[in-house]
Amino acid sequence: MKWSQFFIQTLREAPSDAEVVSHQLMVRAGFIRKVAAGIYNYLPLGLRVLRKIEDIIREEMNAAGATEVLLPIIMPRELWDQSGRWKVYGKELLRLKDRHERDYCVGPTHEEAITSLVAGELRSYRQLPLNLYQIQTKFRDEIRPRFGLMRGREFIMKDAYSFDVSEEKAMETYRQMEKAYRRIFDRCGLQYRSVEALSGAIGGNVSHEFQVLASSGEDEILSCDHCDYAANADKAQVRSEAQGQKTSELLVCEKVTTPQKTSVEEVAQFLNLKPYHLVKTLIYVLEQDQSAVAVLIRGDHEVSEGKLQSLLNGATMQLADEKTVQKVTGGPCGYSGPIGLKGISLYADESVRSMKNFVVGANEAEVHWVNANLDRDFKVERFADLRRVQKGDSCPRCEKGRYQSHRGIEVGQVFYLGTKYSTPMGVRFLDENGKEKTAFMGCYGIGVGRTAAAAIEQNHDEHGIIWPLPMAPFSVEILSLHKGEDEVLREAQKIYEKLTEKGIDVLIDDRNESPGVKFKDADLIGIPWVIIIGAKSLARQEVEIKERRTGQKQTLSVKMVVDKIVEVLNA
RNA sequence: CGGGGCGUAGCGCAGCCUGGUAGCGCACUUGCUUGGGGUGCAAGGGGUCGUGGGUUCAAAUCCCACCGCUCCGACCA
Repeated sequence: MKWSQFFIQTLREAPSDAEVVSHQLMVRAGFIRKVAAGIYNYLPLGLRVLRKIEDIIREEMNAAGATEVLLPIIMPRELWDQSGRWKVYGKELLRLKDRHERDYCVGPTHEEAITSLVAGELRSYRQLPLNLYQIQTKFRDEIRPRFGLMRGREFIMKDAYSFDVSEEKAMETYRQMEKAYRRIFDRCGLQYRSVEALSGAIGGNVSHEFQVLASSGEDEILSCDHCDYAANADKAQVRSEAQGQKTSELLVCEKVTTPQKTSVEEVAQFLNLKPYHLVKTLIYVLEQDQSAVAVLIRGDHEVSEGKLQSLLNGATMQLADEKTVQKVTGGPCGYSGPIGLKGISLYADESVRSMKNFVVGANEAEVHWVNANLDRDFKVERFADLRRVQKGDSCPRCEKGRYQSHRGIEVGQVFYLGTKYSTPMGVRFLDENGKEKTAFMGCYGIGVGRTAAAAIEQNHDEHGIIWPLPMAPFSVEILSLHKGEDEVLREAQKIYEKLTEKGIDVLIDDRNESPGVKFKDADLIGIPWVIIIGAKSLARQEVEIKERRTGQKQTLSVKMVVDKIVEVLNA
């Protein structure tokens, strides 16, 4: 490709709204341009990167036995009513009406569409296993889109959906997909970790995320420093350590005045106790029907909203505001407690189960109960692991390990779904005994644009992007340092043609620009290998090749350069 | 949703406080110049000053409303 024909617009300065390097560099180097918050144009260079990533994904998905389809962007409400997610999904689901006032949504994910398609066609176990995928534009109306392609509203995603005859077979497929994902990200040349994860609004109970390690990552991932357990901080399991019981005897529960003491710290200090003698009561409001739930957790712990979401079957929720707290508990913020709470579900973290004689709010201003006890004073509807683990906490899987914290960019996630969608949407078939069965599903996503962004976060320097070869828009850039129509340009074009004939993606900078401009732009757009052709060296029948990543240059004879490039690209 | 900031040429910004009809750098056009790390010089083109309303002889500038963008926060009771 000739630069002069390719529509590459580079910028000296990054737009002021670009915060993270991948965003700044993608804009500066002319890969993307913003259209609206979280919505971008992909320019030719950007598109080529997306296509490279997509090609790798296609090859590995096909190799793993999946088949490509293309599902609609816009879907009718009925589809989402069948799965129940029209109500559950929340504001991220962009809803719209057609001219007949019928409800539609823009697909944030396609379980409904695929399940409905397969439900209509599946008759026999002979048609299984089935694994269908697509690479499609999705839309999620994020609260706060930012970081360019890393958290856009419109984005390109590869999503795959598998159907199997049994849970065992489905788990086999799941593991196979997990392997395919490893191959994909290995091939992309990224440093990543596969970590255990929650399934959020998608549902299901087994899930792994593929996290590209980068300090700018939005997710916290915790890994054991001793064994190979690693998980998203939202999901990371807890090793229970009972503490805080001075005595097992149940003491008399009584009210105490705690003037102006609303935080755990303040109350603990005031009562001369440790934070772990307290139990916090958090009121959450479900987005779907605005109903409230109360969550109990030990004073020194924090709630994992991800774990809570799993407990609530994927429903999205938010911490209640002051007004709601007042309405639900009868008392102001800071004094909520489980005793006497009526009309709402009461959940508690496992660590509360073993606590005795603890402190809780009394649902009235400036009053707490001391020596509160489970069952005697109030009843918990359900105990669950609801605590957010922190760096330094003990690993639940091995004896010695402690959690280390890293930042990660989630580029892919695999889910085992079971029959969550196949049951309500009627994905059934007859087994070899003629008995009707429901298919077991899995689903598997990869953010294509986000993978590109993550690659830049991990591979750049002060001059620009350093693309890993497999996803680079071009493998080689030829810098022709010519003046006008001279011998340098002609020689550069010859080399360009030879490389192109060999099927190599080559970009030739044939502009009438000064050398400095070309060097700067080459570093910015980050093509892995650069061939530099100038008048002086050409007079000696020599050219230079330079590796973007290391900056190392070597001088070669004009005759050898094509072979050398082929060699380094295959290395 | 709450709070802050911003909205002036394609991009980055100044001008606003103290009203008098818009400027700088980059980019772009033309000419010359230069030619291995964003060459230099000169001459140009380009702006409903986010939108609407108000105050005023006069508004980018002051006031009000709205819209958009952006950052932070989103409550641990």
